[in-house]
Amino acid sequence: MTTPESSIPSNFIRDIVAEDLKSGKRAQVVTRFPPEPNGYLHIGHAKSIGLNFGLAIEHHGICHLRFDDTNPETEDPEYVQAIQDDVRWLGFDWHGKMFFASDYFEKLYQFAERLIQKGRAYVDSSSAEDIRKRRGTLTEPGTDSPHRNRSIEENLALFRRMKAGEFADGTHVLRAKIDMASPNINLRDPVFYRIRKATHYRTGDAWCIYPSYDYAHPLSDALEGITHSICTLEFEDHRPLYDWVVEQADAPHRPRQIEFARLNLTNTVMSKRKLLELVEKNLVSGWDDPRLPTIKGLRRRGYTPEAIRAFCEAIGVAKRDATIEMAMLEHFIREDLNRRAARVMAVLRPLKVVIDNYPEGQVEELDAVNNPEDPGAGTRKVPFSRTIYIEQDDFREVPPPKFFRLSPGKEVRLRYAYIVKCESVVKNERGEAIEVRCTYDPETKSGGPQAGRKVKATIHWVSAKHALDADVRLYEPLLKTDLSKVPADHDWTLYLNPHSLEKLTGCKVEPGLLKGKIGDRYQFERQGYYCVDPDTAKGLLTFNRTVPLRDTWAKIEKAQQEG
RNA sequence: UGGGGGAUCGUCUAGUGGUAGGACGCCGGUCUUUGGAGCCGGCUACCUAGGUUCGAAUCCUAGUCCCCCAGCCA
Repeated sequence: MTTPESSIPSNFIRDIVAEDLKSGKRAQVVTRFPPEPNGYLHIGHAKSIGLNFGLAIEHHGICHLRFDDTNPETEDPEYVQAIQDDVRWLGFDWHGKMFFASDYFEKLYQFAERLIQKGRAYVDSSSAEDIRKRRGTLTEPGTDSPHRNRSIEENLALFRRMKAGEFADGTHVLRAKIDMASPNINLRDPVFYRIRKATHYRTGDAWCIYPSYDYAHPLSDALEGITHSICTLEFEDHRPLYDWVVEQADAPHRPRQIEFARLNLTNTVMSKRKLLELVEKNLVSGWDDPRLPTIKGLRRRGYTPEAIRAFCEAIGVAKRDATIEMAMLEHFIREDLNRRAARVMAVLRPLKVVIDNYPEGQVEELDAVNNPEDPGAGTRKVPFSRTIYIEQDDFREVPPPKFFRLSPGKEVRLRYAYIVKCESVVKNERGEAIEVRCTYDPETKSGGPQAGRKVKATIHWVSAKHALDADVRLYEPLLKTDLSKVPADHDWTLYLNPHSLEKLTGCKVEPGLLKGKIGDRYQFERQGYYCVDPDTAKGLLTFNRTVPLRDTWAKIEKAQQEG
């Protein structure tokens, strides 16, 4: 599946980049994907990764992977590793250009001294509380700090002592000297350095002062020669500050910041805070819980990188806030898996069927097509015998209108096998069907003389004595509502869908699945796409439902119920 | 309220003065040994009100609504 570059829809950022190249403003394209290693990547990041790496690929440039690790208190090497894995799994290559903001700490420090020397930064010894009070409000200007006019010498001395570890956390900060009355709050002398006597996962205890995002990010970009620094909308009013930092620090290079709208999906959560909350409160099984929109979750769920990339291209890039329907994501995984997933028969909720006129003890090996979309995938043998399992849903003692499957006196085709007719139903004391008695027509075997006889439905089945037991996990949306409609003071976890995970046991699958390896993806015919879960290693074949097949009957049934 | 952004089918997204297009979704048909896939057809969209113009989603004016910003987080 190679999508020609030209078929990817254009967007305003691609246009800007192309124009910068055409006008000669830029000689090449250097972008970057700058995650903070304090959480796992999710599909929203995939959109950004696709954009940044895609731009680089399109123009034969390069996209750096840079860890924005300027906050020692939240970052962890576990995340650094996971992020690299995910970016690679998505199919992107940073060609050795992996960087860390923490590697720039010394240079960043030198730039800060320069700022002080130029009179553009000062040490403020106010408390965090006082700084907040003097910042003003959205409608009122802030007021100058009493330390704002310290001499350059005093600032430099103080800053050096901050660095030397002479002061306690929170006692001093380095601030830009811009304009406390600016209508843009980000320009009211933003904090560039704070004291944090914390051990950084990479620099250890070498530093006790750490740069803030607003200071470190533009300079990291400049240091790396980034041409287009792409970020999300909430940084739009940081752009004047970004430009200020690059200019005042006399940085060797001027990147251009461009903002786009982040991805939102219906019925799920995308914020790091909420994802972390789900994991920490054990509301999900971990970062790779298949219900999560994390890359690791989607991967375990059975999503392919190709489908995720195709989705990210299809949704486009713009500046308006947007929430994409989950159905869109599901479309792309179905489209991909339809082409590549091998078909197998699996009965999730088994109902025993005995074919009375089929010889006891006889077993036939029937030919089954592995993938009708891919003739090269070949065929396989599937065992058939007198006792089989079919899906409970495929039998109704009292069939509703338009129900074409098995019911007393009616015929259906067993896929790749025979046409069978329901003769009687065996029920338990509660009146539930526990077994169905059928007869078969030997002439109707696939490939046989009456194979062409038309019946209204074909259902899947597995031979009882050959079937393998399996667990199957079905997933539904994580959330019942869209959180945008939930008041901020409500506990959002109350809106979690209690049925987001359904575990089925005692499922019966065809014997060929014994060779299924963890991660293998299949289409369970007539049902959906499933993949082998890592828990299979514990001894029992376990599947995750990636996405169900589109189901016309379910719609008919729903419509009938709604009258 | 100050500042920064944004409003086009149900949901995304094109279009930048000349027939409002595409994708998802939905509805119908066709085909089918997957009620899958495919194929064919259809679906009350330019935030509002004025204005400029032969002609406006695009330009102008005035509104309305939505999002972001008052961390020593990113």
